Amino acid sequence: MTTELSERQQEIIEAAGRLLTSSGVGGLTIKNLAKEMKFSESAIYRHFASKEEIIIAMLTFLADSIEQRLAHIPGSADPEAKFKALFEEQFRFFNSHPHFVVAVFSDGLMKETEGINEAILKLINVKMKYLMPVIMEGQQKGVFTNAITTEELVHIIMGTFKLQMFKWRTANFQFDIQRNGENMIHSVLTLIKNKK
Amino acid sequence: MTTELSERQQEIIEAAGRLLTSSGVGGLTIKNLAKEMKFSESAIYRHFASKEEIIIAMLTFLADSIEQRLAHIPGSADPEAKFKALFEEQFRFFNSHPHFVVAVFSDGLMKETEGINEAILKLINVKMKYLMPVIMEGQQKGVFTNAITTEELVHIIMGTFKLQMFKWRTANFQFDIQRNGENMIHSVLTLIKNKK
DNA sequence: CTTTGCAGAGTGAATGTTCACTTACTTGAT
DNA sequence: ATCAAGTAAGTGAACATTCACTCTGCAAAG
Repeated sequence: MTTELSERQQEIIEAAGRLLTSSGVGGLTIKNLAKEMKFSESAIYRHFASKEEIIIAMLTFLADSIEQRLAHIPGSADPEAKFKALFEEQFRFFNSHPHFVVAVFSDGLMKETEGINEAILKLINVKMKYLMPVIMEGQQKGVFTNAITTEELVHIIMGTFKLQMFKWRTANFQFDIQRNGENMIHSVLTLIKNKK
Repeated sequence: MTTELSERQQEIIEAAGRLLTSSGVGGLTIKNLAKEMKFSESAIYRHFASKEEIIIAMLTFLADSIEQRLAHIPGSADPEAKFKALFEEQFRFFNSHPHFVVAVFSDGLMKETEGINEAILKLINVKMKYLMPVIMEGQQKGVFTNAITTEELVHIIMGTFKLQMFKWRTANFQFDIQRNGENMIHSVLTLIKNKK
């Protein structure tokens, strides 16, 4: 359900992303959004019915972008290579769209409404959809450990990733997330790989 | 710096915790706090100078409580036992004070001020202060893996813990955190322990 | 080719609500 | 009589949203 977005709508959700980066959740107001767009507050409502719709559009756009990128990771490679590619792709994405990191945590983005929670859930599921089978395949082929379940492995990996993003964000995006991410991938792999 | 809190002040920060649980960051308003206390809004200000002070008091109280509990984990036991005790204690604490889980994420609790950030930092450091040496000792004694650095191990462990808490909270505290926590501890230990 | 009319995209001013916080007053216990 | 702890009734600021309106480009009708 990739809802079509007009040019202006795209500009607005990009501006919203920039605001999130520069001034956090509290900075994402219609007033600031209008200022960022260099037009009046009321003009926003020519393009979106409500602030909620803007946030949902942003989250949906984010999910679609990530999905699109993850979708064409070759299915032929071995699990370890796929694992690496999966996370490298994500670190690359957030490196070029740092504002969306705030949305990843997206806790208290707004008074949590039905629609927003749904959009967040979709976002999490996109990641799961691609990570889960890679881990399972790796376990079946004996390259990843079978000492704990797939779910437990995924939990640990996702937690590690989320914390990495959290640190990057609270450090105001000052360090190189692709380099640090590379290290994270390496240490996680070291931990979950079966010893030869 | 365990600032003395009056009885009323304690009641207020507990009410604040309850509000956080039931209605999230956005629900923590002076109006709601007053209603929860069966008070007028202005009465709050007899006990705290500002909302910021309430939040700081809450975070400080939280840090102190955790510190107190973690402090008397026997230093004699082996690293694995200490690791277990450390997390069991935390799961036990949050099980009896579920409202404070929200504060663990403590992101966007309020327009981030100097004092609040400081209190959050202190909270993170309490955990670090007790976890770090346990991991290091375990590595030195060869019971935990040396394949990756202490920092990387701690990162993975903390990320896993945080995500566990996040899941508990978004599940509205419906599942048994002590039981699930036990499983989490077990699978993390399985992963980080050296094979015999 | 000009006129008519309409739609898309903008405006400033105002709406009602909620927020943290203040002021002036009251009460009951020591 | 003092004073800690309460109250009612406000304040101004910020918020999302709505209102009546203007401007501009375009397409059909005369």
